[in-house]
Amino acid sequence: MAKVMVNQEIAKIFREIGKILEMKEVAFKPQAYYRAALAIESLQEDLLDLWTRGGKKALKEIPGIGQNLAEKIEEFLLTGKIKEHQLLKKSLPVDVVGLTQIEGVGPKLVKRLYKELGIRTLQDLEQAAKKHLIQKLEGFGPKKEQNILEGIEFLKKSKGRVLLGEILPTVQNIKSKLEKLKEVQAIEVVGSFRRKKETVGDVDILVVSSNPDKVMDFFCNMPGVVKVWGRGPTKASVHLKEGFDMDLRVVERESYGAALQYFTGSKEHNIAVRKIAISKGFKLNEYGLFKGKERIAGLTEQEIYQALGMQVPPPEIREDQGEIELALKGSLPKLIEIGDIKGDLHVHSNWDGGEHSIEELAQKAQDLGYEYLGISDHTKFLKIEKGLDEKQLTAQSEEIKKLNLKFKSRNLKFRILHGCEANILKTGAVDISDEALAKLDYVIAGVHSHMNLTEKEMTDRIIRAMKNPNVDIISHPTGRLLQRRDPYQLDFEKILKVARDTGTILEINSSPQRLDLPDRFIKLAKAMGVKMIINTDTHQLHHFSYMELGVAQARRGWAEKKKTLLIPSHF
DNA sequence: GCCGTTTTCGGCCCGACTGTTTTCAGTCG
Repeated sequence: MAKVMVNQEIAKIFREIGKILEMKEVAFKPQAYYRAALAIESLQEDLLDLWTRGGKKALKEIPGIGQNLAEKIEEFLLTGKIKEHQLLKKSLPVDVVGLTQIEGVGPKLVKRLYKELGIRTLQDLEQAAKKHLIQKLEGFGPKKEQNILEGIEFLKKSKGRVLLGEILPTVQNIKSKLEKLKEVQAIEVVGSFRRKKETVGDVDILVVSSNPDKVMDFFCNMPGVVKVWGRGPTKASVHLKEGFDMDLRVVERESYGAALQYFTGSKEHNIAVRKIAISKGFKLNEYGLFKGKERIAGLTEQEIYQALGMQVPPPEIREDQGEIELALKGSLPKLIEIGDIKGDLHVHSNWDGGEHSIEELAQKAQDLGYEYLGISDHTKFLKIEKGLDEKQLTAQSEEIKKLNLKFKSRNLKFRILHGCEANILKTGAVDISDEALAKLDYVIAGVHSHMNLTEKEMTDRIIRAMKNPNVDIISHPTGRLLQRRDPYQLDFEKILKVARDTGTILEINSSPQRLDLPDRFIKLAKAMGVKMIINTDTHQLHHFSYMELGVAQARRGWAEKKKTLLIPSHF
């Protein structure tokens, strides 16, 4: 992980340079810097490695990096800084990245605030706004000042993004309410929500309506709306009590597909698609695909991509990370779907202090149409979770046997598998005897302690666990907790190589706070032929529904049912 | 600053909304 940090640092600097250049009203360069920052962030390889291997020439192979930026990267790798960046910062010593996080504040505004009021930081701005200094500036007014204050509050409270899993129920609820209005002919949630990113900035809803005004009224007055940011004839924007923003857009029927395509994004995907449109003599916007003034597609997404000679990429992979080229060739992968899932192997019962009996969990699994359920309670090291020892595992095994006999006598095509989630101790040993593990149907092992080891220690620790012949699956492999904890320091490529060689399966943990593996690691694992499995880590019955998030996560990592994922069935 | 089956120069995605104006710049997605 430490390795990738260099890439993030350089990306951050490029982004800041872009912002400062925007403040200076330099044309086009900012976009070039932003594009380079994005490319560097999504790079699989460490820039230092790349440069060591191939020098500036290799750096220039990265799309968006030319002579000039390659030199700047080289300068950073050699000296730890970029001179031009420091000069720019000196000329405008302002926290432009922080300030522009506020809704409605961009680089131009930051520049004026600095020149006229000496504002450099978020704190400066908050104080100035509270003293009503902002509204006295020419071209500003009380509303702008109020919006800035509210924007700062929101920023403090939410840190910008919310977890997909946390807002999912609210969004689905609002969607179904809107759907029921007779004025609504079509509706879809778009943006990063439709692409199923693990965190979402704000939620965009798209609607076709016979009476936009009525729908806007309903939307802006829904219970749960605490602030209306703005409302026009085709767009309204509100802040919800759950702590995130929601935008509603109304479009004409004949533009619905174009709007779907446009507002689903990502921005990078759209830019690439629009360039294809231009190269074929079309113009693409949110209203349709046009040849001159004639609209030749727009009713459906399918129609638009088809007119461009492309397959429709699933929303989850619209990131301009290779899907464009494959869609043009007609060879997009067939991604895993929720219907492919036959069971769940990471589920905790009341044996380790969870909420539900094995029988209750089995019933729920059958209701979901699963063919199997794996019980994987914690083992003894995790005393706080009432981890099971060898003796308790044997007793649990008896109970599971009884239940399975019952299912068999009823001719059910369903079976409980007996596993556990053992702890990988600091040394890499697991906390329960090999004899006990060998008796189980399968074994998950995971790190639940000593998370701050060095990269080498942590990598060696997990590798040792993977080499244990009883260990089948590694749970939540990077250990990240979204918005709370960074991944462990890990040499992940090394982990992947050992996983491939030992046949160890890596878990895609569906828990909303984890979604671990991250998408780019899923893609990497797929490329290396490492097996993965999607589990929910269920502790309560409703957690089973997290499978939807796990599948979405897998799809964003391009996982296919065949080749990449382990989907056991018919035991 | 990048990039090239129109180009090594001259383009670079494009439209809506807000706040303040009274025709528009800035911001956003």
